[in-house]
Amino acid sequence: MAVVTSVMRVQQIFLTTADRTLRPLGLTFARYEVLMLLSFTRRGSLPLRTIGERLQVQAASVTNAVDRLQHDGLVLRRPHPSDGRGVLAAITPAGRDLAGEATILMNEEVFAQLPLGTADLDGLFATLRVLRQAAGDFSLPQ
Amino acid sequence: MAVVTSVMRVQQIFLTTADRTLRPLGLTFARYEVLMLLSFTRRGSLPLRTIGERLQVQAASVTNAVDRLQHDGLVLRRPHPSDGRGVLAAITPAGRDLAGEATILMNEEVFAQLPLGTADLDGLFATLRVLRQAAGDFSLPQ
DNA sequence: CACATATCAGACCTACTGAAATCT
DNA sequence: CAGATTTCAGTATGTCTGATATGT
Repeated sequence: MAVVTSVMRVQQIFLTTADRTLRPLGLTFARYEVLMLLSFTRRGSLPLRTIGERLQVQAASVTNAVDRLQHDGLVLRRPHPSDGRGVLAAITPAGRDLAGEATILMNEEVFAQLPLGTADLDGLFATLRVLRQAAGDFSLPQ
Repeated sequence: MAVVTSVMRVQQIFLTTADRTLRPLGLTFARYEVLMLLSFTRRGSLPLRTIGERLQVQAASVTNAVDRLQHDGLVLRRPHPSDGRGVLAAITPAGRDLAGEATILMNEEVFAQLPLGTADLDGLFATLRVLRQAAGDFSLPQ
């Protein structure tokens, strides 16, 4: 139980600092994640369904996040080239610029502030990876 | 960055299973935490302000959680004995019963399902503890 | 008077559900 | 027709801010 509540508390800490860091850019952590996910893909676009799978959120939440990103000119919706049901979210140049700015800020204010050495960070990541895999989260990096 | 997103994802997994487990009892994880915090204290009561400190949430969130718990007869509000500004939340017998039921369920469906050995759990807790302390979370068990 | 505690209102974000529309 | 994808509406939760009332 202590482990579960610890994860909850640390997430609270991360989310609070991340949202505070991203607020001046008009982003939330959820939308930052969508932007980063798109910027990492070869084409800069993904079907909404895939975004939901990778970030483990509901389809309705993806619709909402993409709505806001599109409203701010950071992504565009495009028809799926081969599946008439699908919709692609494609990152725009403005989206790439903002994602870059956001990552610089996040590095400075969040990632670089972690009071852990490389070994601890690696160990933490490895242990959390086991939990993610057991829960069917297949969007694991590496 | 991978560590931060991993913590976020694992918290999502925990919160989803915890809320699903607690739903039949009419609880959310946030309210379960308040109930457990009260049940662990000697007197079964704490000032709202202390609850906010321990769980690292805003005063307004505590007011909200206690409102709902009180509506369901799980806690009572009482005047603070020595500080006229303060309000105590006190757990009721019904609250203790429900907290007990909830903990049995949580043990079965959440805590016992963690696919990690004791050593990994201890290591994870210790590492997260460093992060919590650095963020000024002084409600650490032990 | 400055400060602490609690409440309240309003805005915002995300989750979840079920229903509808479109397409395979 | 069954199933997949997306959207939408409605409900619920929790967060944050700022304002307010009360008490130290």
